[in-house]
Amino acid sequence: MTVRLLLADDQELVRSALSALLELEEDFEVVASVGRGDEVVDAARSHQPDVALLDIEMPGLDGLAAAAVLKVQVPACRVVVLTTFGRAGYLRRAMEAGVAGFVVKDAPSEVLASAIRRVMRGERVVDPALAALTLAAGESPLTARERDVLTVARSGATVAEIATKLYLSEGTVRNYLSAAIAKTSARNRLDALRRADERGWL
Amino acid sequence: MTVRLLLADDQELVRSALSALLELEEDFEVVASVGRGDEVVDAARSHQPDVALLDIEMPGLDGLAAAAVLKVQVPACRVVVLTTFGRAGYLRRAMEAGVAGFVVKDAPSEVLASAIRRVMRGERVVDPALAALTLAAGESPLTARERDVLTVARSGATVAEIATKLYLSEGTVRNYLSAAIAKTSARNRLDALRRADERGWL
DNA sequence: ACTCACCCATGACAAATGTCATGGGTGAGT
DNA sequence: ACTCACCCATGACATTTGTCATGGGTGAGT
Repeated sequence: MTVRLLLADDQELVRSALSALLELEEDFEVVASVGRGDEVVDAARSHQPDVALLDIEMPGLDGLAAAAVLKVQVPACRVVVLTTFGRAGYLRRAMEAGVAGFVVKDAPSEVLASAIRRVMRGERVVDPALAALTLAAGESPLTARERDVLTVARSGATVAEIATKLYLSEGTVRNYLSAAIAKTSARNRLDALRRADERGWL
Repeated sequence: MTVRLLLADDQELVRSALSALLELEEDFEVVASVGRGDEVVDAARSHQPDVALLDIEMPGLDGLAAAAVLKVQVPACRVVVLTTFGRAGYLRRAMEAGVAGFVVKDAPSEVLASAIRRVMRGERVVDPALAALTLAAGESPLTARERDVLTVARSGATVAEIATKLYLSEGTVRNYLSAAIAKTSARNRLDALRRADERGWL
């Protein structure tokens, strides 16, 4: 009995390469392949894959958001998230989205294949190194607003601009930024951004 | 007559996937595959590939630096750089490093295959969209020192820290930062960093 | 010789940023 | 009811950052 797969990755070349790799296994069959997050659900509905392999960084809809929608719309399809190593925060979000497997692109191909098979058997699969990293980063100490302010600041905006965009007073924005800097034990707005980003707190 | 290929990409999964993809073509043969830039030259020397397919982001040695070394040490081996779209500055550096082809990972697989074949015939191959982007970004207006200061600033350092690290006075650092901000027409240190990075000026 | 771009530096000033104390409002949990 | 965490805001303050004028030194090119 062959596993029907759906591939989603924004990089065309990576997508077709993965497809070629997975087709080498006799029990895998790639039945659909999309390049945007918002095409995932449609494709899953029409091709009824057993497992969807989703990259996180995608245009249209985030891979994790796509996973959440898929969970509801096509519950029979299990999700394996496939992404670049390092982004610690993703794992937590992925688990909340009901993802069954989490494989990093650094892993050798056998890991991916076995992850898919294990997910098919109903197991949950997570790269242990990544799990450790996530545990180490811990949960975000930032409040929703602090996160908002930081993410707007990321584009290089001044306090005044952030205030306008979020309908806040400048003082409030400064307070949130100050809190975020303190919580990340950073020296700077920039430093805070870097540190928060590293730990997946954004 | 088959083309002997060397693959270099830090992501194991991408590497083996690409390998699977390229092996589908009868005239291609992957003779070596490495995950670090500093392993490229050794591998090229022992396996004598016709074409080396290099990712840019790699530990040990940058893909472009590896290309430059390869050019000298194993001149018979032509280089095709394969990287993520968007980083405009890379193309210029790649051309200076004597790279024969430049393919983005967004491209469909036929583009990669044809690029490899054309490079084998002695042609130079560059994605036209990428070339346009690079032209649009233009050459960096930043002086060496301004670049230095910016790159140190990227880690979230304060002016004082940058000054210490580069053995400059604080005032000088501020001057360079100010110049960089002006030249990128940014509002901020952060903004300047973002803009310069986007255009490959770092 | 002269120009020009870049290197480095100072000092002074304006503007933005970061910190702190303080206080009022809301909703969730005990 | 009470606490607690979070929301939002103000005002005052110290510090940092960004800007500008100015000037000296170097090396490459004309």
